[in-house]
Amino acid sequence: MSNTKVLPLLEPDEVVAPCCPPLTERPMSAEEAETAAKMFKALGDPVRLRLFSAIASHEGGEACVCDISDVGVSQPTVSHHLKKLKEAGLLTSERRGTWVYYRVEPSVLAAMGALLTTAATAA
Amino acid sequence: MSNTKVLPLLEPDEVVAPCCPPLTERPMSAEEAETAAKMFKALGDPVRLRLFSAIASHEGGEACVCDISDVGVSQPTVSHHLKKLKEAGLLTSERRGTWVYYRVEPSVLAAMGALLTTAATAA
DNA sequence: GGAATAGTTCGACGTATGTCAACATAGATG
DNA sequence: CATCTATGTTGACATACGTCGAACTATTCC
Repeated sequence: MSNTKVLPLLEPDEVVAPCCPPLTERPMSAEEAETAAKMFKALGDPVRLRLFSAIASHEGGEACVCDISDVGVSQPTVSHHLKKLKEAGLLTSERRGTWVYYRVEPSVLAAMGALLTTAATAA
Repeated sequence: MSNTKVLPLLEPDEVVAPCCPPLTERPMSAEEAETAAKMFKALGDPVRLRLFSAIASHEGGEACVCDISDVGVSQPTVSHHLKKLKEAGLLTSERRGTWVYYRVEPSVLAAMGALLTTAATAA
C-alpha cells in the first residue's frame, strides 16, 4: 500500500457507507442519528480535535504519534484519544518499525462535511 | 426559507467567531479546538442530532417543539437537549403565543461544514 | 540476553452527561 | 380567577468520559 498519497482520492477499499442523508432533507432516523452522532462525538473533544487536525495537516495526511503528542496531556491519554478516533472510523493506524503512524480516513470526513454543508446551503 | 433574515448578516448577539481554520491547514491551537469541539460535541448525541435534523428539515428551518418531540425520550429531556443546542449556538428560540419555535443558525453550520469539507477536499 | 525507546493497556479517580419524575412558569380560554 | 396545554427548570441517579501513573508489549541496538 502506497502511503505517499494525499487525502482527496478515495480508493475502492476506503469506501464508507453513506452514513447519513443531508441534515435538512428529512428528520434523521434513530439509526442514522446513532451512526452520525458517533463521528461528531469523536470530534467533540478539544484534545481529539487537535490530534486529528495535527494528523490531517501533516504531510500526506499521516503522522507518527511522536509528532503529534504535544497537546498538553499525558502520553497514555493521547493513546486513548487516538484509539477513540480510530474506533469512530476517522483514523487508521499502522506500525512501521519503531513508530506507529495514524492516517485520516478521507471518505468519512467528506461525508460529514457534505452532511453539514448541504444543510447550510439548502433551506 | 422564508426567514426575515438570511445567513450573511450577523447581528451583535449572534456573532460567531471564525471558529476555526480548515482542519488540514495547520494543527489547531488549544483555543480553536476548544471552540470547535463544543459545536461537534453538541451534535455528538443521537437525540440532539435527531432534534436538530428535524428542525433543519422543517419548513423554513424552524419548528415548534411540539412538532419534533417524538424522539423517544421524555419531554424534559427534549427541552434539555434543545437548551444544549442553543447554548452551543446551533439554534435560536422564540416564543410565539403558546408555542416555542426553534430555528437553525445557518452561519455556524456553514462554518462547521466548511471546516470538514475543506479538510476532505484540500491536501 | 539486556537496555533503551515508542506506544498501548490497566486500574483508579473525579467530573460531566443523559435521563426521568416532580415541580414551576407562560399563555390561552372558560 | 381557575384551569388546561405547552415548555422549561430542578434534583437525583446511573453511566460515560477524560485523565493520570504504573505496568505491559513491541522494536531496535548493544
